[in-house]
Amino acid sequence: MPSDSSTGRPVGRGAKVRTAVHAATLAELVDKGYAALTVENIAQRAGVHKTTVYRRWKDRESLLTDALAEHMATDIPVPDTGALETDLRALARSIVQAFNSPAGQAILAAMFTGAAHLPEIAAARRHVFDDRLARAQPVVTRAVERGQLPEGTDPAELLKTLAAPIYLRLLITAEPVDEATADQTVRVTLAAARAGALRPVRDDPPVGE
Amino acid sequence: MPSDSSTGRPVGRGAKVRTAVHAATLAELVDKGYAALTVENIAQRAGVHKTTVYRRWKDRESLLTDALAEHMATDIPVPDTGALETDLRALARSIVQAFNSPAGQAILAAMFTGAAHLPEIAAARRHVFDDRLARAQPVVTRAVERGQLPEGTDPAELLKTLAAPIYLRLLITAEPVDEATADQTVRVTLAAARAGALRPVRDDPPVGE
Amino acid sequence: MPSDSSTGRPVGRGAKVRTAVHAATLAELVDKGYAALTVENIAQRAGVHKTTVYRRWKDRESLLTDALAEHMATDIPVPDTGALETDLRALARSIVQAFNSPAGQAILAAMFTGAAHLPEIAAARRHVFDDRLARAQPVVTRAVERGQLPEGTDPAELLKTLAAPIYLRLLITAEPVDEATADQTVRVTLAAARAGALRPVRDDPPVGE
Amino acid sequence: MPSDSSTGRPVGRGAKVRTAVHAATLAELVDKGYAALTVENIAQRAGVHKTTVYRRWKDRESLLTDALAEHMATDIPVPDTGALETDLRALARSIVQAFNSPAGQAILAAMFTGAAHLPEIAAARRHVFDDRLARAQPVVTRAVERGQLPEGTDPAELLKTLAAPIYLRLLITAEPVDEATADQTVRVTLAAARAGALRPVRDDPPVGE
DNA sequence: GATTAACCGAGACGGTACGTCGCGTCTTTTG
DNA sequence: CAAAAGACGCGACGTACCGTCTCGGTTAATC
Repeated sequence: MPSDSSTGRPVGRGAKVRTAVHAATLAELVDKGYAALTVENIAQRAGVHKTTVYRRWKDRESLLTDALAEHMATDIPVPDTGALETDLRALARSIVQAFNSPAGQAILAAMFTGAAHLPEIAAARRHVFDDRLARAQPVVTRAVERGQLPEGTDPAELLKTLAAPIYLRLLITAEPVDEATADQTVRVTLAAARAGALRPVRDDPPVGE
Repeated sequence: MPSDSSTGRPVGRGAKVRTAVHAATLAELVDKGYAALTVENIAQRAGVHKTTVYRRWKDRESLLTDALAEHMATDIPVPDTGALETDLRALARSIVQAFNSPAGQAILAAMFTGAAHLPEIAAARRHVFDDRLARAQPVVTRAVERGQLPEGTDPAELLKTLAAPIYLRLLITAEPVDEATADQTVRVTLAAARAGALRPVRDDPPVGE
Repeated sequence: MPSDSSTGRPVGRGAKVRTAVHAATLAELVDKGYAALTVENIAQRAGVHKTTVYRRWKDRESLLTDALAEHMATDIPVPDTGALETDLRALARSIVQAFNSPAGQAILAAMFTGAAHLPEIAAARRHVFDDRLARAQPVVTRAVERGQLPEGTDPAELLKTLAAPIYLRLLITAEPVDEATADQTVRVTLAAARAGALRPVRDDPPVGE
Repeated sequence: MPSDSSTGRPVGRGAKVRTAVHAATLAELVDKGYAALTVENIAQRAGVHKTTVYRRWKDRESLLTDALAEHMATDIPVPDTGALETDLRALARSIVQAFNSPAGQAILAAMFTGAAHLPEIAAARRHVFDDRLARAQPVVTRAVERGQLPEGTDPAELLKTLAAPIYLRLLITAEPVDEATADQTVRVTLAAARAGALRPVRDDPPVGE
């Protein structure tokens, strides 16, 4: 007796189709890249007819957005090791790992380059990023409470400082990123934070002091 | 005696077409965005026939790549104020300014999102970035020589640390960037550099030396 | 249960399109001539989109071939009046009539001049001619049986002799052809046949035997 | 139409170009066929630039027409053996021979099918045919004078009757034509002529009586 | 257990843009 | 001055993929 866990009503095969098409979408994305993404190909790969896809998704873009959103919805646990440095290392490495698999590469390419021009993709991108940012903030606030960071350190600012160099390499310089990259950005971030450079900007706090 | 360095022969009109089409390409990009970029529209805007465009550029992509490359080839002077902090501020602000005009926005979108999947665009992106990086390195090396930064500070690493948060905001969080953003990233970078966090990573260099 | 003999499945609309495009093709041919035959125009005239035409026919040429073949497939009844002369007259006149309407002129031009360089058109041309030839042969064989023609008269040869002067005028001298022309070629053919000139060529059959 | 062998003035290389292009045109016609006839190809084959061709000929069509006309201008001698039958045989065979070489085939195709839709080609075709017809008429008139043919036999009619079956085979049935074909059409024509079937049509001269 | 409504497979279609080919014109440079 | 060289406007070609639209035929929940 097929049934959908959420609505419970007359679903049945609907969920199966949805899953299959999502999977096929990501698979095609990984295999052939964003540019060669075709509704017809996706449908065929999912063992489904093109019209069926259009019955459920308005657009190729909607489909892609949906598939990526579903994929990104996996929870990444926020570390809590007690020590700021190891927490940050864990965070930085989780970013690196997320994009180091072939699939991760393809998704990166799709979300940040290929389909980036789509408003929904942009929104999803921002949303995912903001969400992770919000969930990781305790790592910083705990450290402040522990006295490991200066009072007033801005958690969001710190976490962006942490993540920024990794994304720079992923999206622009196309250098390989690995754990050493992650560790290096931790060093920088920690140094800056400890020096109080990540407190909200006040009017000209003299730096060399 | 007009002469074209590439083809060598009968220029004059050829160069004019090239310029007009480049301008039209960027104009269309700014007006309508990457997704709505059409060879026919570009040609029409340039007062030129479609086939003429195809005579000079293999592809819509080639054309775009070429136009963007040409556009990015403008030399941005490397500051040399004598003080590291003001130099870095100038550098950071130049990035911010480059992408804060409507045109800059469009070009950013094209280079980093819309057309990012094209190998040539990716290459151009890397090339432009690397080039600026290389030309800005003296800012850092001079500072090291002046004793304003620790011996062994890695110029490229420092400059990436400087640029990364700006690009993060431009490409991912879509926060507005302004001069305050630029100044903030300077603060962070300086703090990290002064703390020695931007020297090449060695295996745990013993402190007492 | 509508069904198409060729594709077999979901016809109805398909057949309508096919008919409309065929008609439009011939109409354009008649109106503007072979040289000005455009797929886009044909499609528009048929109330159909260009791509739809290309979905069913590989080529402009395939379309034309097909349309002409369909058009020529109309059965022309073979006369059987009992008298050879009237039979031949009917045959000759049917050729004349077939090409004396404006439409006939256009089709003639297309089949024998404009599109004649296409192998399929050539084949169709031959096929149509051969077919008519074959179906008309009884006219001759009956006459032989009746004793109205010498034993051994070659039907194909006779019919070609009948048709040839008409086609010569249609295709080369561009003289007008009318019923008088038809009647004249009948006279010639009959005279030759009765004189035994349309028996297979043997090596000099001695007369007195 | 800058200069002509008739005006004789500042010709020089002009004539050479004209010849070379004519030759190249026919060569291309023979090699690749009418459909693949390109001004650029012809020019290249003639060792001449495209614009030079257009300087001398208005059109691709003009060029082709001109080249064919020049080619067809070769005088074919009208036979005069004293006997009608041998004269006709010679005439018929000369037609067969003219189109039995590969070059003849190509020219046939161009004049009668490929380019037949061009008014000038059509005119040239008619002209050439009429010209030959006119020049061959003495063969018939002499025979009438000699009493070898009935008084009043129409020379043009007779000669068309002679030629028609050959052209039918060349242009429609695509049967091979050879000397036997020529001889056969002579037999038919002679038989008809001797039976008086090639006198101008009067009102119903009873045939078989 | 039959009915019926939702969904799916199949495939043609209108439509937009692509990139290509050949024509005939024009301008500039060379001999 | 004519020819070489080559870009250009132009019109049509044939292709790819988009998203839409019937049609039948299943399938599964409801009466």
